[in-house]
Amino acid sequence: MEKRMTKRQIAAQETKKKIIEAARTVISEKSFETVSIDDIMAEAGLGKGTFYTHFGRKEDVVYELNKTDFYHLAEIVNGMEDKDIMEKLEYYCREFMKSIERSGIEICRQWIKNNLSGNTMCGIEDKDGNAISKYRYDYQAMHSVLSEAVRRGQLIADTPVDALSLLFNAELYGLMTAWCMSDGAAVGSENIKAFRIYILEQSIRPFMTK
Amino acid sequence: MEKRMTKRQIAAQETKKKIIEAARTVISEKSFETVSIDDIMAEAGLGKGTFYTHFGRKEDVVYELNKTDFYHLAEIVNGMEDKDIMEKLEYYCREFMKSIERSGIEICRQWIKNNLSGNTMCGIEDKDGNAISKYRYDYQAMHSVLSEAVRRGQLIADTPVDALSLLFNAELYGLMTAWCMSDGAAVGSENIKAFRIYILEQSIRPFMTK
Amino acid sequence: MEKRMTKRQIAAQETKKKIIEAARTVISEKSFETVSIDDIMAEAGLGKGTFYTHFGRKEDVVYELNKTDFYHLAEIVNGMEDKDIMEKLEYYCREFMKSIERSGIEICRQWIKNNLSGNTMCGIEDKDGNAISKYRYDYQAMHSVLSEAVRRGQLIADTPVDALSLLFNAELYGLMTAWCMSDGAAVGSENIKAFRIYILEQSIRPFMTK
Amino acid sequence: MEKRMTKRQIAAQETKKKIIEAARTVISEKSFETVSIDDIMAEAGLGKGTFYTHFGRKEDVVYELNKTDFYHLAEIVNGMEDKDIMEKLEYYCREFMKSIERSGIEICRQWIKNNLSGNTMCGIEDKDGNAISKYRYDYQAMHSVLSEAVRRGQLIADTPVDALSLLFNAELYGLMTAWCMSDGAAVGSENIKAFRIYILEQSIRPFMTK
DNA sequence: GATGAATGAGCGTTCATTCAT
DNA sequence: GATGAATGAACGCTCATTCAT
Repeated sequence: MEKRMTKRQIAAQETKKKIIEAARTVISEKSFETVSIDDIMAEAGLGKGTFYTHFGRKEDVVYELNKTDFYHLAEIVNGMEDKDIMEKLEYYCREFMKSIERSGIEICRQWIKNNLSGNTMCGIEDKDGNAISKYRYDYQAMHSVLSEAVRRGQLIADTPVDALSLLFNAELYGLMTAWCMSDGAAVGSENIKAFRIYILEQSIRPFMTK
Repeated sequence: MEKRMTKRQIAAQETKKKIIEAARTVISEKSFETVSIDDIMAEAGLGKGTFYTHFGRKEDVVYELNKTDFYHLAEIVNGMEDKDIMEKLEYYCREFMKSIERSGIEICRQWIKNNLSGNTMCGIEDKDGNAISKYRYDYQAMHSVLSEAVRRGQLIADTPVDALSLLFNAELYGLMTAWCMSDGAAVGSENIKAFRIYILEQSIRPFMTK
Repeated sequence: MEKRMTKRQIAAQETKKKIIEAARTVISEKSFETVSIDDIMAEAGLGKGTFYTHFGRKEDVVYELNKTDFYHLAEIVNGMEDKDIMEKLEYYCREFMKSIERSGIEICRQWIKNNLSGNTMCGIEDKDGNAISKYRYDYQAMHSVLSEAVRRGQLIADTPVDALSLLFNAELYGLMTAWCMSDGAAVGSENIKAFRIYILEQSIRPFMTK
Repeated sequence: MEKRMTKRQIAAQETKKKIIEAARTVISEKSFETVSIDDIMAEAGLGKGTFYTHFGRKEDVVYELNKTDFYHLAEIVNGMEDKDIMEKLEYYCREFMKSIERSGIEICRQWIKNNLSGNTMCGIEDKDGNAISKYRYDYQAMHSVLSEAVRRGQLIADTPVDALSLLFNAELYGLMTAWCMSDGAAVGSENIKAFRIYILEQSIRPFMTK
């Protein structure tokens, strides 16, 4: 259907994309509330009025904002046939922290600020087609890793998957927050090693089948 | 030093308190960005201009907001002669979460936002008289609880106090963040029980002297 | 001259008419100031830009707006060979009010608002080919009824036609305005009877030839 | 009560007046819709924001605009002990038109537009304390003049006061409307003379006691 | 110290108008 | 001739901040 687009429609779609990317940039640097349409459109190099050619209200751009690809870490981890649960969990946690650190401490701060309110949707839908928040997404990702391990017999059936998912995910969020609050001193990915040794291994061992 | 205050100064202090409490109320109901000085002062029953007698800028009231609620949890915990380390830790964590929840989810969000930058000082000084951030303060508080346990022989000398302090504190920060991001669904204080059973006990046991 | 139009020109003329009718519709519902080009062209089912193919500026459409057929009440009345002047006047006034009431109170309000400014032309030209306002048109209509009566000898030559035309027409305008302002309570057409008995007859009698 | 105003309150009241007068000026020159807050406040020599210190919305200034000019004409007329009914009526009508013309044609247009809907109250209450529309007020004023004349024996008891009040008042409204629609050509107050001679005298004479 | 009127920069939004297609 | 995306000036309105009282 995109094939039948006229040149003008393609150009318009391009313009819309430009606005979305500009919005992503400036909202990362500041925040939705403190960013103005002027800021977005100046970044996009377009006239202020053009925003309203593509969006009805300021808020509407946010919905589009996160419609981009998430790093499907959970899928990757669950696809690791030959690894045991400890390795999987450590890999997941390490990559989670790395991907955060890659984006830089300032973007991370913005990300936390923007997601602190639960009604900020991440652009991904759950199995029932409902929009979910990034927190919910991350919780479900961790949950799927543990559930998968139960399903594969790596963890016993009685493993408190809900509680552990929440706790492990919270630890990641906490390390991320600590990283920001310590101005980078408490490097998240470096603490993953300690997390594995002192927490992950101790907490998981009671539920391992072998 | 407060003894030598004139009546006028006392009245002014009273006014300032009134403003802080009004700010807490309205910011709890809305959010810092969407609340106006008008809103705060109307709630306080005071004139708009009075705000600027006590605060330089709108943001400054937030600083005071958090200052009020400080709780010398570590001191209380360290003063518990008859408790073992597990009880102390659980008590510390539970009270930490409770005090956060008491202030309300919106204040908590504000608090996180304001402290995400490491140069936000919490108004408390360390032993050397230097201003420290809340994150630093909380880390040191957790650290002092564990150190004290080592000193008293409740934990072995080789206990990785630094790493555990960071990890445990991060868990608390993560639960706090999860609380905000889930719009209150992931109640922090309720998860403290799971934290104790699945994480604290498993992580601490290897270092307990008996 | 319209005979030599190409198909394209005919289609364009059709488009222009469509715009004018759409403008009439939406301006009746709202008002010129509050109606946008978007509103007009959406009603017309045409693209926004097309407006400027046919009109230089927004205001230009108003000129065309009323270039449609008026109810030539005056001509009808003047064609009544067998009626006396009182009957003619009452007929004119009654039909005038009826035609207004037929369009509904809201349209009437819009009509007044739109014509309150004297530069709103009604689309009709006077004998010298000048565009005239609806007020001017109505005044001239009333004037022609009275003049005709003078010409036919129904009224004396010294009848103050100008003054009476203005006064009688003003009464009609006043009843119309009163109808709107009283939310329909002061029904115009019902008051025409009183107008005839208490005003028309008394005012005209001194000038009747018999 | 105005005596107990502080200097600041007086200054504020002065500012409000300045805004109202500036609004009157610029609205007279343009029209309410085409005049901006900027225009008004530039004319007033005040900051734009100050408008909102005194008025909630742009429209609110119009309410004050009309409020200022009210004229208890009926009371004055009814207090004229020594005048006959014709003189009273003419005086009433003439002053009515004059007071309208004093405010300017654009204000008059605004006034008509604003009162075209019957639920616009004029800020005056009737004898029972109910808010009434300007149309109702004017009708009652005319009614009281005629009733008073009946009461004093200047008019016979059978005088159709209701009908005449409505008709005379409508004539005034019609002259007012004609004034606006003719861009000031049909000067209301000048037509009052004709109104007296050709309409008032003829209509009233049958009901005069002598 | 308390006040609230005054302020102007800035907001989100509208819309007449232009112009490449 | 018809189109609709792009534009920017202008709008009504908000609000943190100032300051004379």
